[in-house]
Amino acid sequence: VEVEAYIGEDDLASHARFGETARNRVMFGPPGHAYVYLVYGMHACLNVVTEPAGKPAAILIRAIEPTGGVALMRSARVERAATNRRYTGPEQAAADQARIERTPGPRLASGPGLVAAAFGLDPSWTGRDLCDPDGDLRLEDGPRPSDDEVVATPRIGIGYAGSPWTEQPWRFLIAGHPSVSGPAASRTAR
DNA sequence: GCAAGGATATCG
DNA sequence: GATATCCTTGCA
Repeated sequence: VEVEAYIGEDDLASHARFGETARNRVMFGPPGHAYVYLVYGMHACLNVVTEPAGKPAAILIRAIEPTGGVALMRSARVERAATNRRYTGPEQAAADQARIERTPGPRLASGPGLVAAAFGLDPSWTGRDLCDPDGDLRLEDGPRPSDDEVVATPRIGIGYAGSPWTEQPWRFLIAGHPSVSGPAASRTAR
């Protein structure tokens, strides 16, 4: 329900801006493969490579609507919280678990780090073929939102890129959808 | 409003 | 080999 586009080496917001490196290599390969990287030391982000080999481009999956497996996502969130957080004590772990158990189903993967956490993904998933119908993680056809439901905004967290990249309206989301990222007030705007 | 956390890219 | 930075989250 929410994605961002990162288009080519010229896009100074993209990991491809430094050219091909060990981390971003998969972006330079064929489309339909996963690129999962770590940000801020603890959050994984899932991207899908989108352009033919040689042109590094990908979309970042910023939020998904859970349509099944909600209990699994919840337990994966608890597990990820436990590995990411440095606990001051067991009561901290219990608090995290309680918070996640209170989280409404539609909000379980309502942010890029949360998508990876809910699916149990980490950077080792990089390179997976998301078009393999037998794969553990795969893209499938689904209902397509009508164009008038979709809003475009600038991308999040890329201030370092500078103009014009910070202004490009390359974040796309379903306006007002309960599963998109951000606080409630910002989610209803359109 | 900001700390946590570790990999990464870029310097010395 | 050291360090500033990062496509974030959840707390104070």
